[in-house]
Amino acid sequence: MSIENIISKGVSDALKALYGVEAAPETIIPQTTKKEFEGNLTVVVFPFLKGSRKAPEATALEIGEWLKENVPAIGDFNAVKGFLNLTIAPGFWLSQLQEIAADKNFGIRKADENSDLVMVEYSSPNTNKPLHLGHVRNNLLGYSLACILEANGHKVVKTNIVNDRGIHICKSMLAWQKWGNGVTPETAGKKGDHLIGDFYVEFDKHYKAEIKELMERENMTEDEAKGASTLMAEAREMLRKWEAGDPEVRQLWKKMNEWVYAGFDETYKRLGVDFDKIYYESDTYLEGKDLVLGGIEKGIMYRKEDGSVWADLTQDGLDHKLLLRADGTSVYMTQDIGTAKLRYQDFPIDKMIYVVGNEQNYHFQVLSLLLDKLGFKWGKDLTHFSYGMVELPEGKMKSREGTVVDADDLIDDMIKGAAETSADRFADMDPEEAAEISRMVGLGALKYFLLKVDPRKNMLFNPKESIDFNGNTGPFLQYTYARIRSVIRRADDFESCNMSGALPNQKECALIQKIADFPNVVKDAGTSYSPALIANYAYDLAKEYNQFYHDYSILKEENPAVRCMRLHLSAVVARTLKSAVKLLGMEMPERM
RNA sequence: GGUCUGGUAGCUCAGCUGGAUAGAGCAACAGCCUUCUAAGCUGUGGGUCCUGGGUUCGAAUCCCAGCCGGAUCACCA
Repeated sequence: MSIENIISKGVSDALKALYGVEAAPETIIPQTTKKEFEGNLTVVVFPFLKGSRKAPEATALEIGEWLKENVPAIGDFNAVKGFLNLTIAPGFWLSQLQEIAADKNFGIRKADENSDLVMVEYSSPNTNKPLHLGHVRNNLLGYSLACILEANGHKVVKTNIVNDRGIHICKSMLAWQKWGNGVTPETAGKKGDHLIGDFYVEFDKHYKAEIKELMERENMTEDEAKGASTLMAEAREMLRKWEAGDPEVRQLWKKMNEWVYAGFDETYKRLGVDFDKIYYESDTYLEGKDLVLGGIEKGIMYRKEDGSVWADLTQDGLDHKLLLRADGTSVYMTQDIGTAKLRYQDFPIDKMIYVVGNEQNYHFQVLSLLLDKLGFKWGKDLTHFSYGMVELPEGKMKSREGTVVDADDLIDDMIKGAAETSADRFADMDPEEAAEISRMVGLGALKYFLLKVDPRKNMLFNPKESIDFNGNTGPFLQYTYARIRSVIRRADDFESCNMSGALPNQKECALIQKIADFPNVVKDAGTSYSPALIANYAYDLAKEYNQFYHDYSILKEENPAVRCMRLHLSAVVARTLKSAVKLLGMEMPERM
């Protein structure tokens, strides 16, 4: 039983014994004592005053006295106003430490047959440009979320829906045809996704020039010019051909998409994210139609005179939503409905989570409603894991204005930065190992940076200041880990030593308390879908350990039991940090 | 305009299921390596928790109103 539960139950019993008051243990939630006060856990007694009919402090003292008499884990107590501060007996903490040390999967639950199946969709790139920092946030959040859910005992399927068709793809294709001169990733010496991205930009450049010319020469308004653009007309024609299955267009499309996928795969691999199943919109975009048409019969959708199909959501406080155009073609929403259908055929999904930016909040509100109406059991409470944008000091990233932070460049920079800051220590190290450590540290800094902030909030990235390696950062956690591992390596009696009889001091008790809290944090992160909780916990733990490390000697401690206890305490901190950080997709180097 | 969302130190962020004197990091300044890795540790300065009301023994946290920012309300995805 956790110490919180012991206290909750104890206080509940105390209230009954002292005042004849019934209070369910679940309603009594002890909190960690503020560091200005003595104690480990604090119970606020204000809610009990009605039952005790005594002043706050007197009530606290009475309950404290009762607990000390009747609950062995309680070592001591003090009362400040209405706050009952409980000091847990060091012996209890020692046994906690021993338990945790023996539990290889501490804090991590495993799925079984009865676990529900959660599908997490994330990444969802377009195939017309390379991944940028915004995608990186998405990828890391999605991957981390999947890890956290797994650690909470869910079965998880990670999925990716690739947006591989549409006018934006045709723009890149057209530009490549016109101005590419047959260039390939090989001949250009460039990653395929970057090459395609260049042509997307190229299209936009020519298109803008055309619009400008039309406006000046023909004296058109901007809208008129856009309508008259031959480039855009060609792109649309290409899309039409694509939809008609034109072999030439399809072949070009296939070839260019292959280039992009090869590029994406490389980036995914470097980021350390993966998927169990990848869906392509080119396969799914026709799927939603049947369901939508079926919805007309069920009275969920209706058809306008021009033939377009709509859903009336005014009852639900929303608007009318288009689902099929007058010419019968699908829109984004229709595709998402189709994808949902396919997924449900492929997997017995209990719960669906979409990791998509908060700019699409409305879309998912509508999608949830529609799926529910169409009879998907997880439609109503699908989760849109809505995360905020990554902004630059100048504001939003805009691919058209070239202000995007490219994912590959950023990863390169981070690794290079890590290598530079560690150059001295790596002097007499095997270059391969040094490179591997730089990779872990550089990526660790990046991942932690993006995951430590509340996912829902917009966040700022300043390229000029880049990402720090000191302070509240990923490398700080990795460093703490590496330092502990180094100590353990030097202790040849680590496995055989005996810690019984050692009584942890105040600092050590606080550390054990912090470690013991890890399972709660994993649980909270799972229910609130927040990798940030894990990140912040890991930071607090590392911070607290570093203070301990600074103040006390481990290997030179003369009392063998205490020395052993400190070794294992350190080892457990290291392991817990590693487990925590693994849920963020970070790796821990054994030395750095 | 409707809906959603945010506003905490110079900057970046925690804290928000109500609890004690609101915390970290960065930046600035001052210290600590013949001692287990100084990517560390310690200290100093820095706050009308956007504003005003309300609920409460108690509000950064909950409610209402307002101010400011962002997103969205597409026959784009």
